[in-house]
Amino acid sequence: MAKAPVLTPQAEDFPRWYQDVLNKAELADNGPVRGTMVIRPYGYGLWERMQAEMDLRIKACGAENAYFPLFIPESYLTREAEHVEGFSPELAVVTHGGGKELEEPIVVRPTSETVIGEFMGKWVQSYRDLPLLLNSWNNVVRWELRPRIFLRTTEFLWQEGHTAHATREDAAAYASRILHEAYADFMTNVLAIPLYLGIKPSYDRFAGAINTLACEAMMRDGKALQMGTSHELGQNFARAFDIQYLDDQGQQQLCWTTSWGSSTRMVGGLIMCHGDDRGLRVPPRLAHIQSVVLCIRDEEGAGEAAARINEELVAAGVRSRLDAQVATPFGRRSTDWELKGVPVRLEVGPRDVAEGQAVLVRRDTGEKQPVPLTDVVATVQRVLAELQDSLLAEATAMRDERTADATSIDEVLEAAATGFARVPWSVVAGEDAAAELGTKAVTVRCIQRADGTVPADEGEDDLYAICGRSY
RNA sequence: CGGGCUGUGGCGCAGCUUGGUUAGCGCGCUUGACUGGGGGUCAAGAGGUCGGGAGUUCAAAUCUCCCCAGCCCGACCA
Repeated sequence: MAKAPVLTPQAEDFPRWYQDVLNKAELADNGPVRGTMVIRPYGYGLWERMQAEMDLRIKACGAENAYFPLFIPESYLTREAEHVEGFSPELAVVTHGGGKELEEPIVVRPTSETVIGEFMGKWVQSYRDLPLLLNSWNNVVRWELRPRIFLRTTEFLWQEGHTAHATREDAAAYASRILHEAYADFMTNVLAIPLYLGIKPSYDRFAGAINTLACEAMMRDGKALQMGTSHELGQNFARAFDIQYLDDQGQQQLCWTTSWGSSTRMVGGLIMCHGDDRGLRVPPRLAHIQSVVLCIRDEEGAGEAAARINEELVAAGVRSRLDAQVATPFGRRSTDWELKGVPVRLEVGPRDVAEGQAVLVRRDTGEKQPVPLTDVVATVQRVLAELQDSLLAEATAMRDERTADATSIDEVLEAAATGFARVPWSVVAGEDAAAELGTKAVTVRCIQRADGTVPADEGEDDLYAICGRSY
């Protein structure tokens, strides 16, 4: 019985391969409107876990969840000049409501700085109200020219955080705290995706920001994906929305605000970073199904043994599921679970029951090992922990191997053809250099210090730019 | 908006260059039997305005013209 090749994640086929994983692993379909997306239950399970883990970290940073409207008066957007300019080409605008043309068009939020700014202005009166730390899980619409499922959909699901602070230093520290303690921690330790952290070049900031911090990850084809951003908005939005406070000297002061976001794009990043030619590989800490107990045939006590093993795993806190669909051939079921990336599979058949064991299969390596029935729970827990670490180690090794040091624009272009280039910032600073890199679709992904930490601004000495092609 | 490409059963494709009986293949689907430790096997079936329109011809999936839709690359971007 020959095994058919399932997927081939080679560079030139990468978009196709990505789409195949999405389809075959039952993650998402394209929506009815171009650029929209339907997330299937399995894909949503992954997203829910991402949301839960991210939400924990955001709350640990002190922010609280709130809810704001989908509709924004067009006039709000126009209050911050750079913000409108940046977003107006991609707005969806509602011109009619209740069967009548509206006096003022309403935009569907592309992001919520403006509405939230409006309410922060009402809520903040005194220095005692600061910092005001808000987060919102919602969906936003940006009419992008080239949508791509999970990575850049017209409508997308994300969290956006918005905070107001008394001083520039507080705001900057908080934007950085979110980048490190929420985003980088989650992406590195849960998604097992290693990151380059840094600031964006000034010409590539969020519309209306005075500084943009970013997490950049490398996908298996060597291209970059921006996994999350955190912005210092200075006093731009505070001025536009009158977010002021009375300080302890009785003086009116303008607040300093931040905003930060991460989206369902992370699901795309997960696929493109950890996927292999058998489908998705989900890191155990993320997986909503960490192990599946696959009953091969319901004979000679195998069905009962499989159910019992599953119960033991669940009781021990493992997110485990029983697959007793014995009417479906074994090969089909094992392949399906592999496509979906379930980290550990336990095969239980009559032969195993006779020998008092189960066969444990690791998704990352495909390695199979017999495990005594008495030892299943402990072994699964150990393997899950190992697998989490080895996915991160593998992704980190790939990224490092494909990140080359460069000293000139030519060297950057050469390195970026297959991965990233790390080059002194002075070599690629400025828009002229950016234009030259752009001829080969290469961009500065982020700017960091020599030791990889995040600089305060691009004027510091001894900075390096991470350059690459991106999604 | 530029540059390329593709439209053929539910899905993926071949056939088109060089027009020729009844348009094929894989997957999926239906029924039955056998199976079952890696997308099983065998048998029997269902399923098609060949994107649309016009033209050339004895004859068009195939050639010509027009239209429509979608995809990819670039510009925009979480």
